[in-house]
Amino acid sequence: MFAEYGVKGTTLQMIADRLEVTKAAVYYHFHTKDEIVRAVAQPLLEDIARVIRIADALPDPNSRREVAVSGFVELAVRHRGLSAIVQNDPAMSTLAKTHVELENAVVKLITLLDGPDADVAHHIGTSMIIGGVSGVVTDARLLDVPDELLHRVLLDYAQHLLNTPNLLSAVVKPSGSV
Amino acid sequence: MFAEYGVKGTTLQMIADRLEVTKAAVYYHFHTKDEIVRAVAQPLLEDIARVIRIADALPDPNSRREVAVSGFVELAVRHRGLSAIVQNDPAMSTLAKTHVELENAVVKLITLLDGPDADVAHHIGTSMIIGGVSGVVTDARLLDVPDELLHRVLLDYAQHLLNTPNLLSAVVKPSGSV
DNA sequence: GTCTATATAGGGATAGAC
DNA sequence: GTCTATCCCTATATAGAC
Repeated sequence: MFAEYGVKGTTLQMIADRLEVTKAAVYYHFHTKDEIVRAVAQPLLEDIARVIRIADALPDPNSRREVAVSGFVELAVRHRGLSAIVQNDPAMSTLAKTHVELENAVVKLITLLDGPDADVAHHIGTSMIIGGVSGVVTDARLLDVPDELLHRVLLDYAQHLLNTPNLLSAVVKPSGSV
Repeated sequence: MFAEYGVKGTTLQMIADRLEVTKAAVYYHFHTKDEIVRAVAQPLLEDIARVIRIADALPDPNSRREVAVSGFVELAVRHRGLSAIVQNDPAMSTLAKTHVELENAVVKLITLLDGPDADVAHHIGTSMIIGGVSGVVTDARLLDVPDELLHRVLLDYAQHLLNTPNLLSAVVKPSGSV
């Protein structure tokens, strides 16, 4: 429901109705709406933390990046709709301000995706991958595309974008600057 | 403000405060909040319509697709923050249900981006481009990247994604089915 | 064209019975 | 653990004076 209507657009009444209980019943389990948002987002955040842990354990910076990309695609597909919330919903940014661990996890993941010695060109590439993958994974038209197929295609795309740094550098840097 | 806080998260009070007038003054110019949203989105929608018109005038289907992609990148960069609203804000989907011309324009643009004889593979590619471009264009980290640079890099990326249909077909179709 | 004041509805959250 | 009932606040929107 958060993915479909947005966090703000999803009222406790709607949640209660969907569960066929009253608002008060919902409030027995969660004391605030924020708690519900965090509970919903938690599995994704845990997976992000897992990917970061795995990537960080690697000695080679470039391997770290590859693992991060692969891991990101994997968790985006696994959580489908959820990715868009964390990525796009303004309520999530608000939540990130008061919950540092959330903010840190996302920043860390982005840093890994940027790779070592990242310049503006890499930032754009990373942003393209994150936005593209999030977009695909939550596209209503692609709801019935099997996870496994989506995963393979996205991984291929992402790696494809990664493996063309020349393209980026050539465009970003003035000719002659190497 | 819609881009930063979401449509639902932006109250008329916030808008009035920003304009340094009262809520009632805002209501003199716009009778409903929806009207404001539509007024804000209109320049982008007009540009979408323009791109569709230009593309539709071309005889060759593949040229239509190229123009659509190029036009999409162009308008995404020109409107920056706005793209994300139209693309991601749930309030926009709600608005699209009651305003057919909006829905139609978006569907038409997506169809052009898909290209002729589009299969699932093309749909994923289109989705990746739309999501990726929208993501880049609204990335807070990239706010100070000049429009012109962003435009060139994104166009390069998008065309790059378009020109690798073999990659997609190879993954999607079982080997041997050509 | 902008203001003050207010109507009306809905949303988050709590109290207390069962 | 769930309910009814209610509080408080905020949001959209309107009325009517200036």
